Amino acid sequence: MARSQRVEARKAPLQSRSKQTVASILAAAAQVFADRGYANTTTNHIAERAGVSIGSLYQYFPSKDALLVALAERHVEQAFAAVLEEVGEKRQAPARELLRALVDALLRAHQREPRLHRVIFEEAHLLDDSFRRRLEELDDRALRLARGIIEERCAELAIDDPEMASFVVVHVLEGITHTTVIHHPEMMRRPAFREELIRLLESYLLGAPSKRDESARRPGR
Amino acid sequence: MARSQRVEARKAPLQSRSKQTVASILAAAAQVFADRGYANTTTNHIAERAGVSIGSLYQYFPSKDALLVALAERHVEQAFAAVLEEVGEKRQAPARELLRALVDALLRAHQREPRLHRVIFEEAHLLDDSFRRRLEELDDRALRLARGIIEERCAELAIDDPEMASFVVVHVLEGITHTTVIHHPEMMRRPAFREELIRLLESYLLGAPSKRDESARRPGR
DNA sequence: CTGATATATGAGTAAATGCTCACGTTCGCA
DNA sequence: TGCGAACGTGAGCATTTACTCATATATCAG
Repeated sequence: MARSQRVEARKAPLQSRSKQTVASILAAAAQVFADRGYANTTTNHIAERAGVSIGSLYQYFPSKDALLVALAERHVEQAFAAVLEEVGEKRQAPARELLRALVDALLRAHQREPRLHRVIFEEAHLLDDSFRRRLEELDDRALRLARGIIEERCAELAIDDPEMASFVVVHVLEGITHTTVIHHPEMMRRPAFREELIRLLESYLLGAPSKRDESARRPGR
Repeated sequence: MARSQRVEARKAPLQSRSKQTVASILAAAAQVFADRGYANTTTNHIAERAGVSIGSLYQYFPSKDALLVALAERHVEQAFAAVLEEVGEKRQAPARELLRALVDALLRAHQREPRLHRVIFEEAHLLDDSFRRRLEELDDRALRLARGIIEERCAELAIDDPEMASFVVVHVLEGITHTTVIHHPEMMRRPAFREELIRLLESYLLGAPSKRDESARRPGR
């Protein structure tokens, strides 16, 4: 009925022994969740795989939810940071290059732990509010970042509503990436897929199609 | 641990009395699932809302899953049929018109029962295999339909890989529609959103941007 | 009217599993 | 060497809830 409320760690590991325990538990949780899905995973199972007792597990993670939240937080934080860094580096680069870096970083981030990623987002709706709010916050930051970039470059873009355009760009990328990771993981590895996403956004944002080998015809701006 | 296996109706309603009972149960289930989410809904709750006893519910639906599957089947069947019909009607129309009809139909289909839609797709991964296979089958049909249309018109399109293009079109639409229904439902009602999706696909497929009022400048190809 | 069948009831049960807690062990430190 | 705190243990409890079944009532055919 009610979702479990406790999500913060109950106790912080101080000695190196317990740090190792916590690390084992997290690693085991990542494996078991990815292997069996959230519903089919029991906390006893995770403890067993980690080689610790169920009691130790509950000393550091007050609930089953907390385990997935901890993994999820780490996962999305890493992914977002990776994308931010790539985009930051190319912030001043030509639009095509920036776009390419963005798509690249996104696809790479989603390829790191695809099975865990799947579980996290399949169960995201039943994780605690604070995590859901964190996701929304990241979404907002992504939207503002996209909007900022689009506004900076509105002269060279075929866009007249930056708010709408950033919504479309962010959620098209997010949406197709999730769907593809979860339902067509083999597609993630195909370079042609990456190229096609870039082409999609290029033609939308720049207004000019970049049919193969035409990219030299009208370089930059 | 194990997912419940029984999903087919246990008994078919014969008399009109029981048909009414089944209808009440389905209506109540749709309401309660939409209101409280899957996990927070109990079968007793549904029976109560339907005004029937829990025993009656289990006479026609062998499990809680079966209820959501029944609703989900009806929902996706209706939505897919609606889109198919619209697209079928415009199959010979100009590409722009066809595209517009497609996006329109999709958005309309997703606006019918957005809260139920959300629950269905949040829980889809834990519904029984036969339903998941049904979803995959619909996905396949959508892909083949898109590919067929793209191949028919490849002369007027800026596409050289119809398989990849149909993948991108289908899953971009699916992805952003789901994300938007679930996380930004207010956006679904904004006409500008629909227009922007059409613009996105137009520039991708037709290669020519249709900035406002420029559509007459460079008609066709 | 009368048996047969379909339908309705809801208190109770069974099973699953997240989690506790009383007790044992190891570590840091003086 | 000893003490207190951190850490580890796992049998079993408490709770939740999907689901059953013995019993009662309604419908219908003949």
